[in-house]
Amino acid sequence: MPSLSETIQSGGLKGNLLVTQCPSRQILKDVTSRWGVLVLIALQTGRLRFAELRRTVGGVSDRMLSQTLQTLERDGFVSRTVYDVVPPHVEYSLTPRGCDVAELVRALADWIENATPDIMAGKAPPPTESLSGITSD
Amino acid sequence: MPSLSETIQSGGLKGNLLVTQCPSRQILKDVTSRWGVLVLIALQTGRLRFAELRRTVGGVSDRMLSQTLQTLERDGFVSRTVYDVVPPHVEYSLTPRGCDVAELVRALADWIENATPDIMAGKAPPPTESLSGITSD
DNA sequence: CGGTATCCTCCCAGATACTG
DNA sequence: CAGTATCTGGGAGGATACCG
Repeated sequence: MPSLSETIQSGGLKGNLLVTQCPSRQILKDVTSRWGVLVLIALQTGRLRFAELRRTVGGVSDRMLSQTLQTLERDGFVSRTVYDVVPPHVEYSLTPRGCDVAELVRALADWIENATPDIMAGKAPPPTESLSGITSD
Repeated sequence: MPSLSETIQSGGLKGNLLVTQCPSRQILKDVTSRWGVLVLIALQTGRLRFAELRRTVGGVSDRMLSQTLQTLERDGFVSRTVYDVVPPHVEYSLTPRGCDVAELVRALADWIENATPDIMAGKAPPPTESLSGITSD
């Protein structure tokens, strides 16, 4: 069997992420972070200011929003535009790269939102009917 | 403008996740968790035993793998099959629901793996824009 | 308004040890 | 082989205060 290192050498690998040292894991972490996902989705609607973003993404704190935005900006997903005016004005928007990844994140989020009712139903056995005597797990 | 509550009422919402109390956030968390993503991807290749899974997903500990599998099983993404034989034998596989979500996760992971070189290379490849009088960091 | 800095807390997750 | 139990450190993340 061609072991992992060989597989990697071959170039066509898809399992790189499964390797501990893979740098993609950090990007994955940034994108799938608690607030990263939600910020990407929020910014899909267009350019937003800091306060708008904070209001849009429910539950996020100033610190976490700032931190998340910095990370996403470093990764080239988000663009930060500062208008040098008396009342500070900053806008955040998705870069082309950000748009791409946001669509994939969005697809996942949409699927989950759609599936959540079913999933929750399964977790909390509804009083549907009698599973007499059957104990799964 | 229709505020958030109205948007939610309208039924066609896509921003439910942006609301703090949305139960989908928990599922999202389960799916996008550090090891959840990798386990889903690993199981796309087929049924795997505990030890195989541990070897496939680089860096995961027994505890984390077990915990992740339990969560994914509770959410109905993973199916656990126990063969009652002398040397214990347990196999994990994706449920239909798990296959669906795994494909989306995989799409995201693939995109990230592909984009990682660019991201790592220059943390600002596509110059966003330079508007006069605007200071973009 | 749009942040940063500091502090503090809690949970994630790793290491270790033990069990059926 | 396939886990679970326990302990513990570090990092995620909240609260507060302050600055341009």
